Amino acid sequence: MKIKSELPLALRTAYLALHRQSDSQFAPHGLTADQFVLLAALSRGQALTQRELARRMPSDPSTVRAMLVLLERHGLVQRDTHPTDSRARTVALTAAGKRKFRQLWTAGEPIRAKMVGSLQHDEAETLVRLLIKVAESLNAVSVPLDSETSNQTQEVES
Amino acid sequence: MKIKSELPLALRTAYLALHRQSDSQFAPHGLTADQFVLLAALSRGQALTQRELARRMPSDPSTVRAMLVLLERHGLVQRDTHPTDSRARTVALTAAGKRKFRQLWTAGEPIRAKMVGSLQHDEAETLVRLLIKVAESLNAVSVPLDSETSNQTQEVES
DNA sequence: AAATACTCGTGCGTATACGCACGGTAAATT
DNA sequence: AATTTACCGTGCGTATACGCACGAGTATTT
Repeated sequence: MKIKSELPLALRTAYLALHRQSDSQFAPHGLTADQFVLLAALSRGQALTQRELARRMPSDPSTVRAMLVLLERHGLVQRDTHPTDSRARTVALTAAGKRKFRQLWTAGEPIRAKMVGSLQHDEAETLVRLLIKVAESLNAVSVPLDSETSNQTQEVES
Repeated sequence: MKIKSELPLALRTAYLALHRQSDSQFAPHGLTADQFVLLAALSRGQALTQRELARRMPSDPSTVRAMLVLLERHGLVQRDTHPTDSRARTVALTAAGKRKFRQLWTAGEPIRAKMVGSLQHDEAETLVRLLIKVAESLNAVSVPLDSETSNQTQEVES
């Protein structure tokens, strides 16, 4: 099955192309593509904990922390201690952060238009649906390390 | 158009899921997901220059160089000076490199099976086709910084 | 042949991506 | 209440990803 072996590279190629284009488009604004993803996640759910933010990116908690340190230094986000859980910290956009995010949203529009523009309307929907499906199947369970265990695939989730 | 704004995140999510799974699957073998991509590219075209190799990954020449330094140290690849162009260097898998690649190919099979397994047969083909389409449209020409260009990029609000 | 333009690899700096381990705190168990 | 367990953020180490600039070599033009 050729398709099976081509899918990973196709996915990689498309993602890296998106990432590069975004980086170059956002660079004049002083931000990276990933920082934009973080700001976007924050703009839709204020007062998130760092872990919850990481889950939504999705990204690693320790990566998110490094990004937050930078963004906080630039005055785009603010971190406060969680009201009830003293371990956690809540993260929120500052006024400057919200402004910057709107700026980048506009700056990124040509890229989004380009991606979707080459597709039929239903193709775009199909693509998103299949990508989500693939991501879910990958995140589902752990791949058995070698042999055996056949199909013990359990479904968590509902 | 909601789809347009969801596509980038869906693409990111799927790719990172693949990358994480691959990394964890290859870790016992002492290699990373990206190193596997490099070995795969080499296994299908020997005696590539570093730039050509980078083009096929696809990746950045300076990134590829760093990876080659590591892989060469591990004895998986070999770099020689190009026969006719003294600026360039040709890269090839060593015997150990070929062996390692076959090992990883097998180790990665469950991941590929998982990705494709959640899809209908025609869906997998569609997905690959659409990913390639998106990547091409992103790589084609640079996005104008602000002017219009009028082709067919219509403005759509979020 | 000489000057110019282009290309290859390298080195450097910054930002991600992630695993792992540690200290502190909350939640669950006894 | 005391203990165990689970979870949050942090710090550290390694590997990518990419831009940029430099030196050396090749190709093109004059």
